[in-house]
Amino acid sequence: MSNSCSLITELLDEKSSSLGFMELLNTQDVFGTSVLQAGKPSTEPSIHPADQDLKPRVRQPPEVFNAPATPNTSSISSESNDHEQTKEEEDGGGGGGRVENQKIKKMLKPKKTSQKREREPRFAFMTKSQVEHLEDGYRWRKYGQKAVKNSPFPRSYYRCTNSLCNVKKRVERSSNDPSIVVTTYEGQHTHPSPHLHRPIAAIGPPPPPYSGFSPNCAATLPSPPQTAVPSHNQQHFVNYSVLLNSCGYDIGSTNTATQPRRFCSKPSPSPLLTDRGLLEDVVPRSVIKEE
DNA sequence: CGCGTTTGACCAGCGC
DNA sequence: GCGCTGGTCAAACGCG
Repeated sequence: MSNSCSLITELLDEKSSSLGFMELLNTQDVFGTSVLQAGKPSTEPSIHPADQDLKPRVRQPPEVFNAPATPNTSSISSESNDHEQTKEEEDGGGGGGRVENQKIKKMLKPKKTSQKREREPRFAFMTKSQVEHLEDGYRWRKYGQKAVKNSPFPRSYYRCTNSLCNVKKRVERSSNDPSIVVTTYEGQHTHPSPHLHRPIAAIGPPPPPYSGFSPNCAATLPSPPQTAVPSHNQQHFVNYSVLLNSCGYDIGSTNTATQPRRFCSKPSPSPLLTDRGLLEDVVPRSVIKEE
């Protein structure tokens, strides 16, 4: 329904701006969505209120936010470039007695407080959706929730369920516009999307590269650029999300990966979805037939 | 039983 | 130094 999502992301490090992502932006331009320029000062007034939660913590310059294009398809993104040196290093073998273990470790091995906690590149998306946790093809496990200052809505913290993947994401609603969900991804997946192991990936022609991104897909990409994950896979899923989205279904929930999915009972009359081929491209035919 | 969520506590960084 | 806030941990709990 109100799921007009959009993505805008930017790469703060202009030099490292990956083509794919920039192309994404360009693609958006194609369908009327203004492309936000990277590097805009975060003081941009048009930034959605939700950014307030993102902005304040601008500890490092790299964090920049874009102004939303439209109220409906606004999105932002941010990124901090440096690679994080998380506490992962305390591999030691975290067995039981974690609390004590941690304390002991901290005492014995004080954190490198000297160096600021560096983070993975972050990408924020503002999505107009009724569901907070947008399906993006990966499985997430919620590991925390915090009340957000100046916002009645809590912020949820998710982590990729893949133990080898350190991608995280935060999900929160805009305090001013509850219909807008701000999703911030941090890090990059080091594995393919679980969904893509399903037959779905084998259906339809191979998806085009980023450059050939389907217009009606580019507007919704609740996932940051992938490095290890084949981009076409991501796109594939994006299509999927868009379709569901356009069909008027929630495009995801916390457990969408494990919960039964719903599909359009009938091919949506939506102009964006008249292309049945595209639908088949991302939705298993068997599923479609079922309906 | 395995997996995911909830929730309170804890910690680190930042601003005053 | 202190308080605030964001971020994370992990035990408890719920669900299929």
